[in-house]
Amino acid sequence: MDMTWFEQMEARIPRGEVRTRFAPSPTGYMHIGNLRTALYTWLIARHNKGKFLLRIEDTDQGRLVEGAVDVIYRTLEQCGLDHDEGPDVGGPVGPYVQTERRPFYGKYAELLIERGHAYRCFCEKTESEEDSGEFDRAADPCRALSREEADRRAAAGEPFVIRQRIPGEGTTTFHDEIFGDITVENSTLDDQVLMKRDGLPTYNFANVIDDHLMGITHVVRGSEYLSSAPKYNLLYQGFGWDIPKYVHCSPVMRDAHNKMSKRKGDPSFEDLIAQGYLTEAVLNYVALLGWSPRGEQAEQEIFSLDELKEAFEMSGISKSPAIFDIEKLRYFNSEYIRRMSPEAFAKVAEPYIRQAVTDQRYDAAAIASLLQQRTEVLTDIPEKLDFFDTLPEYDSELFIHKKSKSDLASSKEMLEAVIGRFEALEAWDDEHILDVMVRLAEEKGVKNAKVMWPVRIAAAGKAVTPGGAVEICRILGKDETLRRLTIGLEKL
RNA sequence: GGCCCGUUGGUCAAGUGGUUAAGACACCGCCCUUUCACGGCGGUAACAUGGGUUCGAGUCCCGUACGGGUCACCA
Repeated sequence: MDMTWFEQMEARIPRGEVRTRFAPSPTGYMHIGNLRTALYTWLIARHNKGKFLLRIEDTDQGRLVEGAVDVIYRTLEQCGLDHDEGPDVGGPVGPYVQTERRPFYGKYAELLIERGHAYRCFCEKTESEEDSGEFDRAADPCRALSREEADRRAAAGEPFVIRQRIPGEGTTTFHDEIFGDITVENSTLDDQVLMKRDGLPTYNFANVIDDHLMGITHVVRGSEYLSSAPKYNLLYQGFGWDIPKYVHCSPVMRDAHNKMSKRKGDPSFEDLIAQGYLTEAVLNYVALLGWSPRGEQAEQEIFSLDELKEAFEMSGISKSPAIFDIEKLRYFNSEYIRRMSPEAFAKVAEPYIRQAVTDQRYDAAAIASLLQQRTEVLTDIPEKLDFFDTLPEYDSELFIHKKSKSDLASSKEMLEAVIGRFEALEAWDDEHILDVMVRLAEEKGVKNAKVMWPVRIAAAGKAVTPGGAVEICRILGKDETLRRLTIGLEKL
């Protein structure tokens, strides 16, 4: 029972399994880039039958957003990215909220000082070394201070930060799963601050401590951290800890020069959902933005989350940035819509249908079945259906259509005939409605289109409709159809 | 500016020394058709650039250009 505190911390760490973590800052929404990182991180864990943890990085107290953590929970759940450990579900290496881990960091910083890999620096905040272009590490007098001297000044209450002591010479090499081995001169690395004057750790330090103490085996993050990776390595080495595998992902771009950015009006995940995209489609598209399957599946594009879990290899992650293409997302979305069961589609489409079709006589499920093959994004639905509630004003010009060989005279003739036969019709279903028109065409010796074109125009009052004359008449019902055909006839 | 990284059609991308350089989106054309779609068929379009190495280079090496990242007591 005389384990040191450090030994106890080590003893909690699970070994022998892949462990990854998603560590977002609660900003109140989910960036597409973040979502992709979360997805890749989750996939690495699941592909390797490992654990996926959620850690909240909330050290930026100034920017606390109400309910922001809930957005993270909700989004992950909605996407099916379940976590094994986290603030809400607990786990062996908690706490999982960074502000609650505050006491840990100072102890490890002290440990690092003892080992000679860090030192106290009493200098005032460095203001403008960017002018010099190159900082001069040797110029920092605190780096050369003796331990005794530094301890004495600290004890005397002099404020200080703790800096990492980077070796003056030599090189540091680290390995990244995507980029391979990268070597840098130690002389190009700065003695970065580990503990701030206020006693809080910097992000870079907290990450190393937390990732180690949580047993993270694969550190997945954006490529903006690539250049600080050597310093991370030196830190791990300074502690004598195993170095995790690094997986640096290139950013998701809005164009060739800029990252996706909420500020510049690019959509977040929840924006896309609000714009009528399906969660699964977004996830599928985002997975392929910067990753591609190898071998057998090199040509597969549609992946369920389970299939991704199976197919996901880190080696397929791309080194270069990828531009987010909303057109291709639309394609994925339409593909997912078409693959849904009619019932499932009717369910997601109904709210959008009812935005345009408030008349309850018209069956939403019937309308949905017309829509399913021609909808790319759910928000496109209402405008396609505007003619149901009220017949639009339209010009008789609409009856003229070359391909159907329709003109004003023929339309008049067809409508007159159809109205009479529809009135006599007992059953009002596709079969009978179609039969009337096909037979009429036969009798007149004309193509079906010549009959159907004016019927559809009169029924809908617009040239482009979801579904043809038969379906539209059926859904409108006999009375309404006859009323509209009569109005059409009066225009001729 | 120093350091690091990247560069295959408009976009996502396959490709790991020998291919007619895949596939998808978008675009164009044709077919199908009761409009629009769906679907089918076909088409336009790419290895940033200059040098090497090699019998042979998109693939390996060096330079150049262009782009990105980083150089905070922010994350």
